[in-house]
Amino acid sequence: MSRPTIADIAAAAGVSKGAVSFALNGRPGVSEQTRQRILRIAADLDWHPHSAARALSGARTHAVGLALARPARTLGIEPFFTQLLSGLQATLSTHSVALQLMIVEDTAAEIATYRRWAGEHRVDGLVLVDLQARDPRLDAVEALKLPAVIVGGAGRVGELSSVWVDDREAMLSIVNYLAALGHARIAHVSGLPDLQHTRRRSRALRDAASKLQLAQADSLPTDFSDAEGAAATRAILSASEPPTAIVYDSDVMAVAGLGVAAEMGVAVPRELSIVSFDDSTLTQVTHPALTALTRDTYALGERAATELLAVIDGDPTANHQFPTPTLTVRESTAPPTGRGH
Amino acid sequence: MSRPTIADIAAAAGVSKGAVSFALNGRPGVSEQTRQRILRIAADLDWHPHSAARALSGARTHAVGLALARPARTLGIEPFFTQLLSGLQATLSTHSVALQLMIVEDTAAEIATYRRWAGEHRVDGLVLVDLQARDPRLDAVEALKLPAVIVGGAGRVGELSSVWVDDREAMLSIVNYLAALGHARIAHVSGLPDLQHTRRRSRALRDAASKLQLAQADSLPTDFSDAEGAAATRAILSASEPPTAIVYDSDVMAVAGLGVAAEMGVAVPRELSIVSFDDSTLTQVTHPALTALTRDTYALGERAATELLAVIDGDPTANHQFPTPTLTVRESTAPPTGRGH
DNA sequence: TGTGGCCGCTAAACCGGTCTAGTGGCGAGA
DNA sequence: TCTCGCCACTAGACCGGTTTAGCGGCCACA
Repeated sequence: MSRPTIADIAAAAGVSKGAVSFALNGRPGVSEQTRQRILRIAADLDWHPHSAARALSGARTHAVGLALARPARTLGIEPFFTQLLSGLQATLSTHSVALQLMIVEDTAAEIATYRRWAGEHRVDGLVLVDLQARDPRLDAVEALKLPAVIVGGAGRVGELSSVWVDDREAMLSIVNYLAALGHARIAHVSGLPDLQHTRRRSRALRDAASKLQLAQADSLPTDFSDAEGAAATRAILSASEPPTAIVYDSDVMAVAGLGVAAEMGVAVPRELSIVSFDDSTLTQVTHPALTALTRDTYALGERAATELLAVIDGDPTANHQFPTPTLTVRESTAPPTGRGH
Repeated sequence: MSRPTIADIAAAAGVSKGAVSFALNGRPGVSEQTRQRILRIAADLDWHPHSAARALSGARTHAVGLALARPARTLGIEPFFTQLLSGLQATLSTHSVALQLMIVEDTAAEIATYRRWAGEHRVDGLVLVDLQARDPRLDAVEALKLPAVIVGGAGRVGELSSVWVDDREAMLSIVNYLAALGHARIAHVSGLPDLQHTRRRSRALRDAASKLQLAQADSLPTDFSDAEGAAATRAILSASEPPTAIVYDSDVMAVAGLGVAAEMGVAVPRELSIVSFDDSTLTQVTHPALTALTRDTYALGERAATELLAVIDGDPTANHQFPTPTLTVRESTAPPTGRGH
């Protein structure tokens, strides 16, 4: 037979379909002896439950969805998503839950995707990333009544669960370190200005600047691309009194910035210190290697998956903070000596 | 009502379920007038087909699967997968086909995943990447009778479709260019030795070397990681008579190699030319920017998806060659001048 | 001896679609 | 007028599971 069904198993075992279902799902209703016999037969026939049939009766699809609203280009070399994906996978697959992936152009398309997934009963839950300042997805997802977990979004975010890191503390740790080295003019090449974590980081920098009485502490928003990262760096280094340190919101932009410094003859770290807000092999491969904030994105993915599965199982939503990333000091930071010295 | 079904539509329209099904699927069996009325009502009720119900009757799941047998770490910053994913997505989503993603540890786990997907009827087809020399997945997938498309695997590969680029021609174009510049000692830092394309590239280099009578043309296999790429570069540059050009199988390794050259005081491109077999923003961000083979991985993904959908629709399998990548010359290649000169 | 409860199981409804066999009505051709 | 064919549609089986109502048998207890 091409594909065994529980009816085949029932026939082989001389019992009813119902008994087979009970046995295979570990529910009461059959004797231990019968259960073992049924399990043996199922294994012999190489039976697997038909996911559609199961989903049609029970409410569960055993799949969760992740939609990314980023054009393909900017997804590029960011290791964040692959790391996050791997972490999500690792946990989901141990629970036999599949991951549906969708890459869309913008937030509107992302919401449309969620609508369709909900309407078609394709997923049991959602993973949301790149939380925006007033994120329209939150209301949309809540309206769909789909369990969801927000990755990276901090604090109170409606009735959805979240797993996040403290971007403010992270930025403060960078600024404090740079200030301790003697830097008083610090620039910040940030990501998309609408993202919640971009705002938090920029605000933290401003706050630290006034507290530490830094002479300069500006944030320049970009679209996270290497091109804009490079352009921002050129603008910054062309100023009459350029900063002695630059903090980049992503490692790709930090590497691009390092390239611009080389191109403009600015020595790193002697004349300019560079810090990346994100870490990956990328930062270790350059010369000099970049000082960067190290966080465990893989573990973040695992945690997010665990949280999502819990919410799907009916657990109350939770707001889970992840350890603040720590600064890994490499070769791109040093006390400022300046060209003028 | 919580979720409209075709029975609700049928009741509202005063027709039978069958008529509704015909109307919604654009099949004959209802008058144009009735069809329009039914479509109106379906739209009003915000009806979406229940994917599980549809999959249970019809044979189609409207989902395809992609399993990656790579540990999370090596997935890292390779832009290849995100680009490929984006391309696959773009085409799949226009056909309302979902993509199931699975990241597993090794080939055995990958095959097990395919078995499970097939058994559970979770996917209509598969995308296979990283074709190996004698790939056990081919037999396994053929045995499962699942439509599949092989990405990157060349030539005759059993009864499965494939979409591939000519790695041999690509390597030859690099070697010819380097030889034309005057390089006679070329090293090749390659990827995993079991991968089919690694072998093709290494063989092409050997063939070109004997044809062009190069003094040196060795391939050093690595695991694609930046660490092994850096280590291989150190070994190569430490030789008594080091090569004047190095070809790297991935951009990550090329960047790592560039870092090692800087660390060892070897000037690029004056003393050493560097070519990357793969291109991405990464190669443009370094200083000097890297000469690299440019291929359109996104388009490759689109093509693979198109091919897979065709095979799922019953089209005969096809072997589709993609344009050979072209060399984008940047700042990392120049005629050899050598330290000894 | 009656009865109440539990165990182990069966039969059948059900989920929401697809698809096939069949049916009534109508027009055309003999 | 009869028959044939076609059109538009209906009724209901079906996909492969889950789940519920119910049933016979056995044991415990009064």
